[in-house]
Amino acid sequence: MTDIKTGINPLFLREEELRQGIELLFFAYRDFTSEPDAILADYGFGRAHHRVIYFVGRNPGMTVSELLDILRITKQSLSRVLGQLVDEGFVTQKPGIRDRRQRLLALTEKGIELERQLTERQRARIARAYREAGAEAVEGFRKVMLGLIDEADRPRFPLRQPPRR
Amino acid sequence: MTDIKTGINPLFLREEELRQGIELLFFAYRDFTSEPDAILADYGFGRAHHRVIYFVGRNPGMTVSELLDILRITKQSLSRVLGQLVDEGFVTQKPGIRDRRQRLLALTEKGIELERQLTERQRARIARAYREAGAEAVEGFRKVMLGLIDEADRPRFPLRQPPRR
DNA sequence: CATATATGTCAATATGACTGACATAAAGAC
DNA sequence: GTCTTTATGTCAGTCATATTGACATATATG
Repeated sequence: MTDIKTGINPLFLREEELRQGIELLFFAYRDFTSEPDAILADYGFGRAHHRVIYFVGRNPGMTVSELLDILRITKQSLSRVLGQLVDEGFVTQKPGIRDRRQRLLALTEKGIELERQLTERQRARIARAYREAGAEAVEGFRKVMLGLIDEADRPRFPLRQPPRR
Repeated sequence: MTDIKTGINPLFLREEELRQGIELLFFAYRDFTSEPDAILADYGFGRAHHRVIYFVGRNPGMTVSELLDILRITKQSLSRVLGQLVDEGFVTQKPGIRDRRQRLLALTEKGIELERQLTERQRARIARAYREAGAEAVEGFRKVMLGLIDEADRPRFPLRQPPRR
């Protein structure tokens, strides 16, 4: 049970290592969302609005179904949040061309501006962490994070192809 | 704007890299919490109960203030969740010896069992991701995650504190 | 034409968060 | 020994976000 050389129980180390992983996720996510949350409060919005704005901004022209699939909430839950964003002029809906039942979602100028403002803080936080940790650590971070995601969802990455020049 | 050799805009790459970081956090956290959430539903509990059970289990004898400081919620919010857990016999409270105003928190046997059941899934998920990514990647993951946490909170790691009182 | 799909909506409910005000017991300061 | 602060709890009201279930509408597809 106890390593003769180090006097340390290797199973305990492993347990401790895994619990640190759990805690890193909790604290990183807690702090990662706290800055945008404060900005959203000024607009009377919550985190759910941020998620919608983020993914619509990231994927202009996406359908409601695609958004539901990413967020993993019910359409009734999405409905109110999305409705507010449309009513207040942050998001537009237009019928699909191939399939006119679809409502293709996109950000308005106002929506783009809010998205920029919200994501800026998170981008800055990640940029700082990446810079301080170094390129090699970033590679490791990506590998582990990808491994934490359900296998079925992994092909989603990268979410978007860089435009060709 | 465009690199002559690669034909790729380096600013775009950086933007893309940062957005992937944002998304990795979102998806990893979403999937990381989904399994325990399903178990909690059987008990009529939510994610807030899990957080309390986790941190009390991790830090037996902790005070209510310490827990509030970790969770960053109001005492009124904690009150109901903690009260339920005490009422239903998952958590015990006993007065501090040095300071009898304190209610030192700990898990009962039943609480330990539920904590084990909940955390097991998350531990397994992390163990799998660590194993697949390799030791070096894990080091990088830890560095980046720590960098994402507010500087003031970082001394919290590693979390295990010397037993007080 | 019949069925399936994409989306929306109404209603009821639950969880978990908030602010603000007030209460109590105990500790610490003077 | 009083005075003040701290640790905790509680009451009351509110809000954001999620749920399930049922039903509606428009459009696509076989």
